[in-house]
Amino acid sequence: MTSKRLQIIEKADQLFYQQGFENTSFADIAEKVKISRGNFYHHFKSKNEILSAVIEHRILKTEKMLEIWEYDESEPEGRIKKFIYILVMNWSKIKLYGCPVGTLTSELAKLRHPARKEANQIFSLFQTWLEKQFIQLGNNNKNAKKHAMHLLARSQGIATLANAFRDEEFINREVQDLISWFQNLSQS
Amino acid sequence: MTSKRLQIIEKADQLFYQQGFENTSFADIAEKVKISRGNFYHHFKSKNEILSAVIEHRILKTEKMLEIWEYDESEPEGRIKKFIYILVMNWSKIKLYGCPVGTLTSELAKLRHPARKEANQIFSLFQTWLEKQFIQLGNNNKNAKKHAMHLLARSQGIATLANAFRDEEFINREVQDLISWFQNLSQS
DNA sequence: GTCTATATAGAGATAGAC
DNA sequence: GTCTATCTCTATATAGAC
Repeated sequence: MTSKRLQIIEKADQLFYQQGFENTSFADIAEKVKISRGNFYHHFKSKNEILSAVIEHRILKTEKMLEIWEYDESEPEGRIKKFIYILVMNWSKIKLYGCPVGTLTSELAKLRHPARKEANQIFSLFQTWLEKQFIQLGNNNKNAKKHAMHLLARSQGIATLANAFRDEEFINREVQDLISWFQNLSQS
Repeated sequence: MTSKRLQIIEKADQLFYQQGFENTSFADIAEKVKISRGNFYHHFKSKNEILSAVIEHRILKTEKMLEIWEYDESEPEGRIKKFIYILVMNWSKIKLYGCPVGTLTSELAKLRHPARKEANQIFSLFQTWLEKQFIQLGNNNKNAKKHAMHLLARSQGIATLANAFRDEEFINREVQDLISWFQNLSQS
């Protein structure tokens, strides 16, 4: 992978998140990467190919991040809390653009875009990883999946409302509430 | 308001929900309403005017629906449960297109669209209405708002994940969980 | 590998006949 | 009030020179 190709992917990734996939044109990306529109097609055959590359790139970034979380936190408690706190860590971006995973999958679902299944894989990555942590906490497979899905859903909802209302107090309160939920789970 | 104008609004409303605002063209709407593209501009000056009309229409529909809920259910308990159960009632649409409120506000936020504030009003309608119900249940203003926002966020998250995973068992389980949360609230 | 020039399609929007 | 014809702009995509 040449450096130019990676630059295109990273700028496209950012723009798809900030402006939406459909709303982002080659001209937008070209301007950021400082190449001409025509030169694009040397690297990618179509806009959909860029989207696929962006999704693949997000999958790889997510896998790496989850690995680092496992490395940084030796216990599943700390790992799950790290997940919960991304809402607070990424507050400034979330209030402007929502959750990168949720908003992309929603957009691609409406477009009935062929890449929507790839995009859903990012959700599945988080789900599987959280599930694993809940299993390590002593839950059986079924409950672990249930808790993972619940936590994902709560995070998505918080991100959507944080984006609409831009209320920082709300996000902090909901994150605390999630932490309480999680600690009550562990005790029972 | 002529019948044609209302027809345009209702078909546009439906298409914006199913395909997204930006992804829906005049040609798409014209085909559904069975008028020519040119004839549009007799009724609306621009696409943004259609969007504004659609949002206004959604606001009116929502207000009516909330009034009916208040009429049908004499107690706030039943009204809040009615809100929770829309997830189940609208399951077949939600799995395909997500929540009409959340997905529109997310899209308009990314587009930095001038109408995004109007769209957020639909969220506010639900929030204010839920808040009122929680106050009637004996909560103070602050807690009522907190519970209303929490409930909205939970619903949004459930809709987003239902759309991505299309898992009916998940949505039923989460709705039951919301009902339990609500009943525990009332008891305390 | 990068560029300019261009093809092609579709969008929103306008003009004017009926 | 509805139509056809058309304008203009912008998007994706291609061709071919350097």
